[in-house]
Amino acid sequence: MRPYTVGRLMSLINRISQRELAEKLKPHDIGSGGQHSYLRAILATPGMNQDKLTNVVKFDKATTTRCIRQLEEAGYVTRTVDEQDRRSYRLFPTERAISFEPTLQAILDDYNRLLTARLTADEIETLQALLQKMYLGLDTSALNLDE
Amino acid sequence: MRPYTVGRLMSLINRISQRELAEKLKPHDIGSGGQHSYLRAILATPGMNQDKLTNVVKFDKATTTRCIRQLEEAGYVTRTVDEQDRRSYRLFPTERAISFEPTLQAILDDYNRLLTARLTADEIETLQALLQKMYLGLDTSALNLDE
DNA sequence: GACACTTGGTTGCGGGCGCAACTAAATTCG
DNA sequence: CGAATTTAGTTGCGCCCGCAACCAAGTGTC
Repeated sequence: MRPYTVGRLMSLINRISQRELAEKLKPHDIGSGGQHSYLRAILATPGMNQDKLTNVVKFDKATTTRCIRQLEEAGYVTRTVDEQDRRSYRLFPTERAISFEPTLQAILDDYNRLLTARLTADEIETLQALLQKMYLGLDTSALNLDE
Repeated sequence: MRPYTVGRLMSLINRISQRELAEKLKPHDIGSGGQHSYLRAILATPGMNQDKLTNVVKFDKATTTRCIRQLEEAGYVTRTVDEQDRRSYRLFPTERAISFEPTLQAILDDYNRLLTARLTADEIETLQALLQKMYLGLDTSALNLDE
């Protein structure tokens, strides 16, 4: 029973668990990838433009365009041209998004609980701290963790 | 500076780091996804069929078909019909694969080292143990960890 | 031995995502 | 001011991957 490397484990866990999360989000018309990250970010700080948002969620700006479009089509987000800078769009949650927020939070909490079901509270804390450290080592632009 | 959840961290770390691994593998004609997992598995236990392999690497069997085809085209793997069961193919590493193995191992080691660059040896061990626990909690069919 | 059932593998389809090239609005600088 | 540069966002392209439907070879069961 040879243990996997850290990289392999992360990849495995991620791939398998993300699918379960996707299934829980699908009934709410939210796609399987980072879409929920975008929605949460917009709920947390309404009025951002896509560029800011891209930095927050750490995807590509092309991905942002597509995810936002889907969230818009699903009725979660509205885009209004920023009159101060007519290139950019300010993003706001709709009524649907606002009333959906608790459910979304519950789903994500559930997901994290499922993920760490076998760990004690202490272990989760340790794990989180270690992952955070890893993450900081990886992304040199990760100095603002205020999503 | 609000800390991320475990799920979010894993997703972030994975996405960002996998891209770096992909870049290191690309010069060797190995695709960005799980292709290297397949190659390693075939090197470790030559002669498996695709079904077994699928279970080992934990992808979908369709993905297996495609990854193996690419590895075959890149000259790393040969497929021979199993005369005992003419539906299945037995997979073997080529000369190229065998002579590439140390390099592959070095790349993967590098990758893991980069990933955990900020952690002490003890911390890595802890992390690995915790991830392993998570993984076992997730995948009920993960009883044979003998990739 | 013919029929249903299972099993190994392939293909079609669709979603997710990053990179690079592009458009249009803003900014800089002579 | 007008030309060059930067910046917000979009689109085209290609890779990765899972699901479901499919095909062909093997395994029953009668």
